This record gives sequence, structure tokens and C-alpha cells, in this order.
Amino acid sequence: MRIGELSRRTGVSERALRYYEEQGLLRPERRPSGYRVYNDAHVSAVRRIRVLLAAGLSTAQIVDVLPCMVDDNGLLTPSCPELGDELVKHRDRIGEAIGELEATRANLDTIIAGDRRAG
Amino acid sequence: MRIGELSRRTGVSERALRYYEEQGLLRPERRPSGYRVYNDAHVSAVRRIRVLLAAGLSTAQIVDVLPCMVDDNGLLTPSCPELGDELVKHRDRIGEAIGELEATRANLDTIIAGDRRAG
DNA sequence: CTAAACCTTCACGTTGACGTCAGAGTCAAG
DNA sequence: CTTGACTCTGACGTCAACGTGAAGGTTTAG
Repeated sequence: MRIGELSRRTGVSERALRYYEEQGLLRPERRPSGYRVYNDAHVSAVRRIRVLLAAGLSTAQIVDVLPCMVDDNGLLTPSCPELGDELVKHRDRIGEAIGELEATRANLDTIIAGDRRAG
Repeated sequence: MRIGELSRRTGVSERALRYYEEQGLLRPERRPSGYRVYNDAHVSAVRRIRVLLAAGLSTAQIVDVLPCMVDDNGLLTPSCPELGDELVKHRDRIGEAIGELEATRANLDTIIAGDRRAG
């Protein structure tokens, strides 16, 4: 498929797809005309990129992480344990934020329930 | 304390602290000279801001949830004057933020666990 | 008193992840 | 062959979250 179809199938703009290639995240084939040609593996790659970007990783970090995932089914290879640790650390940071917000919400709930002091 | 000490105590640059005020995240007192004056509540507020930023929330989102986050002994911040529907709305907004972060974390978990079809 | 350290408000610079537009080439359909 | 949709490569614009001086006022130690 060409860039337009990939854009429609992923919901990611053509500009963003070209940018990902520029950053080394995607390496589509090229027709003699210069047109980019993508396949289904690229579709899932783009989805993985989006998930990682939404999780707060930069394209530079994703460049390191992406090769450690098997192309077809998004599996982490066991050959990259360090990168797995990076992802775990990042998940833990998000967990920390969730904890903060949940504690806040719990305090709010007690206040709303009528108590003046929350613990 | 003044901005320099707050910066040292939080590890956040003075420029960033002024930026947070500009975005409505901090409201320090002012001396006649114009100097900003902070207290311990601002120290924990800055830490919360940093956690939420690191989790991928924007300052605009933090503006919505921060004013109703509760200080050390469960005291309401002065920026939550109305104890009725407003608090409930704020709690619900916090709930939305939690939901988004949990979705992000779930996606990360899927990738880390090597499961199929993240996204 | 002076000097160092600290603070103020502009205001332009930077980086990342794109948006947007220009000018030109490509390709399937009529 | 022509039209129109699609694509290409620059290259400048944007927005958030600051960095980095500039030019000057404030506070405190000596």
C-alpha cells in the first residue's frame, strides 16, 4: 500500500509517517518513482510507535526499543532485556502518577462525604 | 522561602517555576519588591506537578486536577471554595485522568508482557 | 556605605513532533 | 492524451515546556 492508505488505516497523518521514516522508525520500500510502499507489518509498527509516543517515549527512545520487537506480532524478543527494563521503569513512573491521583481522589471522596479531615 | 530555595528544594529550575505560575499552576505570595514567596505547600505542589508532567499530562490538564489535590493533613487548598458540585466535577476529572493513564499503562504492560495486539 | 548574591520582567532561542503550503512528478481512468 | 487524485521533496510555521541572556531593582554580609 502507499502512504495514503497507511494513513487511513492507522489514523496517522502522512506528514507524521514521513517524519517517522526520517527518524528511522519506518523503512518502507520505494518504487522507481520514489513512492513509498508499505505492508501490514508497517501498520502494526505504526500502532506500536503511537502507543510508545502516547506513553511519553521520544522517537529516539523508540528507535532503540522498536528493533527489539518481532515485526509481525509485536513480541518483545528475549534478547533485549535492558530495553525491557526501560519500558518497565517508564510504566512504573506512570504508576506513580496514578497513585498520586488515586490518593487525591480518595481524599476528595472523604471530603465530599462530609468529613473535614482525610488521611 | 524565595524562588531560589524552592528551586534547590525541588530540583526544578527557577525558569520552570515562573512558567508554572504563568500557566496558573502556582500562585505564590508577593513581597512589595515583587519577589515571589513560597511555603511548604508549594514544595509538594511542585513535586505533584513534576510527577504529572512526567506521566505525560500537559500543564492545561494539570491546571484542572491540581487545585483539588489535597495537602499534607487533608486540608483543602484555598482554590476549592465551593464544596458541592464543583468538587464532584473535579473528582470526576481526576477519574478521567486516572483512566487515561491506566489505559496507557495497560498498553505498556501488553508490550512488556509480549502479548499480541497492543494498541 | 559597597559588593555580592538574589530577584524582577521582557523577550528571543531551542527541541520534539508534527502542520501546512508550494511546486513538481506519478498514475489510473476516460 | 488529459484530467484529477495521489505522491514527492523542501522549507517555513506551530505549540509546549522550558533555556538563556539582557537590563535593572532588592537584600544582606561586612
